Amino acid sequence: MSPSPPRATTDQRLLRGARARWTIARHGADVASAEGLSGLSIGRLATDLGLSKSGVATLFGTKEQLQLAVVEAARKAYVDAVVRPALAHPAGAARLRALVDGWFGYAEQPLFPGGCFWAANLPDFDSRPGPVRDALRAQRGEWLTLLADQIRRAVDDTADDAPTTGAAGELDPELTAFHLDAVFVGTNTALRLGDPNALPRTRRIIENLLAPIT
Amino acid sequence: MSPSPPRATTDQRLLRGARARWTIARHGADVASAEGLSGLSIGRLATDLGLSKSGVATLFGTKEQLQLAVVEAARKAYVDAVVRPALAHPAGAARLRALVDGWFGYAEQPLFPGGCFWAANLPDFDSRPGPVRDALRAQRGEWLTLLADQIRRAVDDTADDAPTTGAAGELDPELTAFHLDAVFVGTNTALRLGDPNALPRTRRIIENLLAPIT
DNA sequence: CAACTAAACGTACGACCGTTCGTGCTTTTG
DNA sequence: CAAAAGCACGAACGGTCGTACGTTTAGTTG
Repeated sequence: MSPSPPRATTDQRLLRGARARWTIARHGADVASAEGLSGLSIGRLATDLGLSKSGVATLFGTKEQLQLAVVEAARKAYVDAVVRPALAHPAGAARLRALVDGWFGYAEQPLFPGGCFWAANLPDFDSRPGPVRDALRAQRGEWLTLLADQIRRAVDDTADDAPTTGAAGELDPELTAFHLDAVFVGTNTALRLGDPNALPRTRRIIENLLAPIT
Repeated sequence: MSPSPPRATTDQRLLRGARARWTIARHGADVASAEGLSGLSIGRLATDLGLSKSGVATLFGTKEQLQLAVVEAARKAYVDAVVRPALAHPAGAARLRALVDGWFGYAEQPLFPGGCFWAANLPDFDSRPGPVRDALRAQRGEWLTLLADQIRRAVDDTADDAPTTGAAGELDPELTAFHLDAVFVGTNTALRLGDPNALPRTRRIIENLLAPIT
């Protein structure tokens, strides 16, 4: 009676297609980090990967669907590189610290050659209504929620230790998550522009910002 | 003996050209704030303004020179709207406060329809070496220097009032200017994405950030 | 007045864009 | 084994891009 769960298909045609789509989308994320999602072109991706333009076009159908696939590929890559390792640490201050450290690694040894994918593409699409903007906004929301959850947990833990005197209560989780992310994005821009002080400067800012809960 | 200073020409042909270049570049800044400098097209600007494509092309010669003119037009508009009014206040905390207030006005009642011109275009060009990137980077540097100078002055003034006990000495001017700008840019993104809490949230952050010198 | 300059235009060029169509080829399905 | 499905391709389409050339018109300069 129960409908079979969405099983992983063994159809080698579909597997081949999925593999190709992933390769193309992942490379598209690299390109888009440097030149923007709107600057992406099907022909460019095809020649980069030694494929035919029409082959790439058929796999995605539409440029917008290609862009959506690229956005999703970027998300997966970021989760693998930064988020998943941090989930090994206990929720709260420790996981938050792991996320921050992970982000520094992400910025120092760029996962995408053009730097942060979202710092590059949110400004590109934040004034263009449509599915791509919606997807990017949703991903940003997930990231901010992830940060805010860890901050909230860390604040609660700190309050337990010193119920009445802690300054941690001053930290609004949602506000601090936004604040943290803004500093990250600004750091990415400074790095892109060749500012050698970008990383140590940001370390100081963030240490100060999170001092009440660490 | 002294070479005549660069007099303002009265040649009406040149005046006409300069006027046309300004009109086009200023409109280009509006377009670029929403769709990016790289998305700008000569034909688009021409039809927007009821001109011929070749006319626009001849006035600027090259797309890159058009982009540089647009960047300069954006700068002038921003100086008129935000910087110059603040210069009426005395250097230091007062001028800094005026700059912050001016920026809130700039964000609340957008000078450019796509939001902050630099928040939109620095990420677009920060990975593309060339004159346009250089110009944008230089403008960002001027802005950060302007902020840092006011912070430094405010810190010095505060230190005079309470030579030994002030917490204002903790504020590194350069670092705080970067910090302030990062929050501005993050706020612009949040506004663009329709976050209704963006402005009050940022007001809280900045009040807190500048508390030691106000 | 004649020579010159700059703005503005129409036209045309080659390059690239996204998309569509028709065609092989491999793999799965009935 | 035949039919269907999905990937990959070459070719071609209409459209836009940046740029270049030649011409006309308005304004300046000798």
